[in-house]
Amino acid sequence: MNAPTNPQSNVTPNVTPDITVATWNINSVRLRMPIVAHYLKEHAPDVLCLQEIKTEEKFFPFEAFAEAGYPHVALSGQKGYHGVATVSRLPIRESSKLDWQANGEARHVGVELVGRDMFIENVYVPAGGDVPDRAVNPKFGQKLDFLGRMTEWADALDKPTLIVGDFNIAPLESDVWSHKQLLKVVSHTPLEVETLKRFQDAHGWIDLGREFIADPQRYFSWWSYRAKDYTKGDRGRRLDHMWASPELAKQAVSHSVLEEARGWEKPSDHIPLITGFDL
Amino acid sequence: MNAPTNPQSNVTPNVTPDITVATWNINSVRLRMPIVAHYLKEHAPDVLCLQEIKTEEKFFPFEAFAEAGYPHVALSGQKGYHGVATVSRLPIRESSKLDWQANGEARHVGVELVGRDMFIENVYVPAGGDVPDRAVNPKFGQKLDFLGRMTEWADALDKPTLIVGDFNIAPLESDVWSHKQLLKVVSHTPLEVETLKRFQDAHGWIDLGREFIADPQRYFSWWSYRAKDYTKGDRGRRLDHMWASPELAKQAVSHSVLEEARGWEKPSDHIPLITGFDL
DNA sequence: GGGAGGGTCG
DNA sequence: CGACCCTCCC
Repeated sequence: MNAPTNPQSNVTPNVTPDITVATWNINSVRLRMPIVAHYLKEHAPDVLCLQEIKTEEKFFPFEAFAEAGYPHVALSGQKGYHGVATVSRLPIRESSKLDWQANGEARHVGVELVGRDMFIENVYVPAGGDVPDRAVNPKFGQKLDFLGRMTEWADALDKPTLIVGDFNIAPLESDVWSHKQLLKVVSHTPLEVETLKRFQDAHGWIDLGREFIADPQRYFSWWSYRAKDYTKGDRGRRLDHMWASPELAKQAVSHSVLEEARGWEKPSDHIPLITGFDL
Repeated sequence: MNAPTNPQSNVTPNVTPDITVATWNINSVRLRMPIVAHYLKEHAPDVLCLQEIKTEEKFFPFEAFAEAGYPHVALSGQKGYHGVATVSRLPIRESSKLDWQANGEARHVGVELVGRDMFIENVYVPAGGDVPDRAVNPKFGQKLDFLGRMTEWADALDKPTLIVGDFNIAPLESDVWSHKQLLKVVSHTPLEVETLKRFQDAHGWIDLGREFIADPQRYFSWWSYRAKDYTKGDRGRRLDHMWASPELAKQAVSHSVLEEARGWEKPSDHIPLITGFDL
């Protein structure tokens, strides 16, 4: 990738990339449509990958996205939980819907950008429950197994790919507000971090966020709803990621994170990230 | 009672009564507090009787009422359903909480206006379910039995009393948008109307609403939530009532119904009624 | 349609 | 805390 114009900053460098791709765990797309429309209007990514849409496909707000200029949609939805959608201003072709848990949950959709040599994989990794021990908490085991299947998939991957979404893991110490206090908290345990590293190494994924906002700079993408004021104590974590194949990563020219979105009206607990590419 | 200045109108005649009393089925007092405060500010009844407060007593918004100038409260609440509250600018003394069904439901509270010879009974009659046949719908039987116990109570009554609230019965043909289409609909069946008439005759209650807005004039107090626009077709019913003892009724000088409240922000499906008295 | 409640999830 | 689900009630 090209060097960012200002490595200390998390705002988009003053470049106009060919293509911009954003990711946002939206925590109910129907409830959040007003702020999504606002985001699209203000930031106009070419492609937006949403997680936790929490709706069946038949209730997805296709019309609102079309009106906002995003007529192209690939989605995997289910009732009430999970669900991912990739919406685009540019033509996309759905390339895969993978069920890495083989349990029917809607946690992935892959698209190809038509006429561009780029695949975009939109994923929502399981949260993993409360206790970081698969013997007492099956959900934690499922999370690790999900990453294991993703790793097998990545190992066989041979196309220029961008994988984005809510990985539900903050791998670096600087990805959390307190490394020490979160070592035994699901999302930042050494076992999760190692498991994610194996996934990364399987394809040589480049962590674009940390290319532009280098460790050990503060970089968070999520703040819990359980604090009345999310800014109080700034107890954030970087759970959302944008990772690219090595060759594609070289074409990334900008990356930014929209922290103000956490303070919008009826916000998601996650904020949007965006990366620009010169293809 | 004194003749209304304009019997065709449902607006308050130009009099300043000694005392005004209002009734409103509020369908959750906590959710509706903003419009209740607005109503109190604009119409300033001395006493307001609320039904369907839908809260336990410990969660009743005493403070908001005190700030609005209504520090005196008598209430009977329960979790989730039913519940009545009488709030007042003037001192009141709780005189009774009657359980006419003997099932523990909070459907009545009676107060005495301190220093005035007037009792105000606030009641929420059971809705009665869907099918107007006690053999197949026990709730319909409970509604009739509730009115039966009220009739026994009224028969023994010997104080100047105003009974107000949601009776869940529209007795007259002009109390519903279509007499014919509602004859078999719970709230307007002949059996309910007869049962309510027996209650009325037991004490000689005067239907103050119909003294001021005489039959067959249109007079509704409720419109279902199940129409997107309640004004479309005007499918209303008069389910809420203010009935006075014969001698007290002679002191009623005004009565009006606030239809605009059905169109307020997050409205109740019922609207408030108000009666003025010269004691 | 729209209150309430309770349960589950994160 | 705030999404979702469901049932109950009007």
